[in-house]
Amino acid sequence: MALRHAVLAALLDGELSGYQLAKAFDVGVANFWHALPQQLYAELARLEREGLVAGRQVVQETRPTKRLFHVTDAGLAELERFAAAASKPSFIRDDLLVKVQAADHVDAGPLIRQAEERAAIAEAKIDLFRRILRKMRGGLGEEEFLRTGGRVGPYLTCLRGLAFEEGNRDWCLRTAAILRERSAAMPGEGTAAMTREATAPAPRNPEVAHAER
Amino acid sequence: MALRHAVLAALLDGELSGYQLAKAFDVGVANFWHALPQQLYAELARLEREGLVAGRQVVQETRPTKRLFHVTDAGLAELERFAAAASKPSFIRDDLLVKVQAADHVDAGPLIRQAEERAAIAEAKIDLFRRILRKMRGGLGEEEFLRTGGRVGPYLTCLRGLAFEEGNRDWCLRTAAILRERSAAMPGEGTAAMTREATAPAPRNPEVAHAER
DNA sequence: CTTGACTAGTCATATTGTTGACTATGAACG
DNA sequence: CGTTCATAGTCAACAATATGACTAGTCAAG
Repeated sequence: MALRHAVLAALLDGELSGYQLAKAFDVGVANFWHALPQQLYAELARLEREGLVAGRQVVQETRPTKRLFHVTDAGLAELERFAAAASKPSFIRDDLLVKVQAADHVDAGPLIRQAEERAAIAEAKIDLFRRILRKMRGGLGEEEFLRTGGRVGPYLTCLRGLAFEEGNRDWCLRTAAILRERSAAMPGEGTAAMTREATAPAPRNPEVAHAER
Repeated sequence: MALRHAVLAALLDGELSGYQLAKAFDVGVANFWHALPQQLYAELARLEREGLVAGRQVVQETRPTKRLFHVTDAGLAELERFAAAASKPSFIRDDLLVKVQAADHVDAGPLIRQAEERAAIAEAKIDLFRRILRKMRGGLGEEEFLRTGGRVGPYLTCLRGLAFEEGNRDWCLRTAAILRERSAAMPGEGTAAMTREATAPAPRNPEVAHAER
């Protein structure tokens, strides 16, 4: 149940419409949570029913009418409660890692391409995050901003996003380089066998074993 | 639908029982995916029905009978297909980040405690990953192992896990230090106001606005 | 003068993931 | 002699996320 809190946290600095929220949560700029528009609209509706956010209609001349939401006192109290409760550990969950885990048994070509693609995406996010950070801290140096600036929360989460994407980029490039080097060194690899075993699933005596470990 | 592929990838180096799988996917050792036992048993059952894995009963004298699963040729083909398909981007999704995003509006005490706790957990995982990596590469140096060793897939994913946890630890410590310093500098902070605005939600003219941005 | 992109939002359904309880057996702790 | 721990697994219910389709208006380019 952290999406609701992520929404509350995102609404803390300034009112946003569902649509604006959706963009913030969708484009990788979501450095602390991710969600699709549908989820956000639904969550905003729930939050409003429970009185944790309130919306006000804004009629626009040129564009469709929108509703800007802000956090109520009850919403702030709920966030406070959430912040004091225990956090569940965070996990990595990544398609590409699953594929690389299987790298010794599948064709390396697509993996190399995907890793490099991913590195480029990470690079773009790194640039974006750096720009955002520069903007947030204004003229100040980072240390100074973190000591004396207002609203450091978003800055800190953006720093985490930056570090994450740097880690991503570095790992992707390293992985691509290694897989490339290896598939050049042993061209018959991939789904096929190396010098030793590979297709034989195991010593496989068909029934009954004991002495596990 | 990546859980099934994560299971297949995990079963590639050696047969495992559902129970063993569950432990591998549960304890942070799951550096490429995470899942609870129930999901894994269910997924194994599905995979077996579809012929992507096959199990064999192993009767043990001292412990309950178990079933060891291995990937079939069809399973390998499915993995191959998966590896060649596009990966969806990976997102950060972390309770603690949500809380830090709200750091300027909630009590910093619990955040500091949680960040330090998290740093300690990350440190433990770092140790674990380093041990696992050392074991995997045997006597070889890292570069040599990655060039010439067998099964580098698990090594690479473990490297990602290591880097992730290092990033986690560093960020948590930095965040804790900064929040600590700030709450020492301005003791009245948290849910309350700083010198400037904070409780006032916005300039808030009650109805109708135009010229957005 | 139509196609496509952007703003703004909704609905229904499917897939995934989480929680909690429950069955068994043997081993070790004290 | 009873409790707890570890292995090995299952079931049902629920919460959270994701997918896909759809409305409706504005603007700009081709």
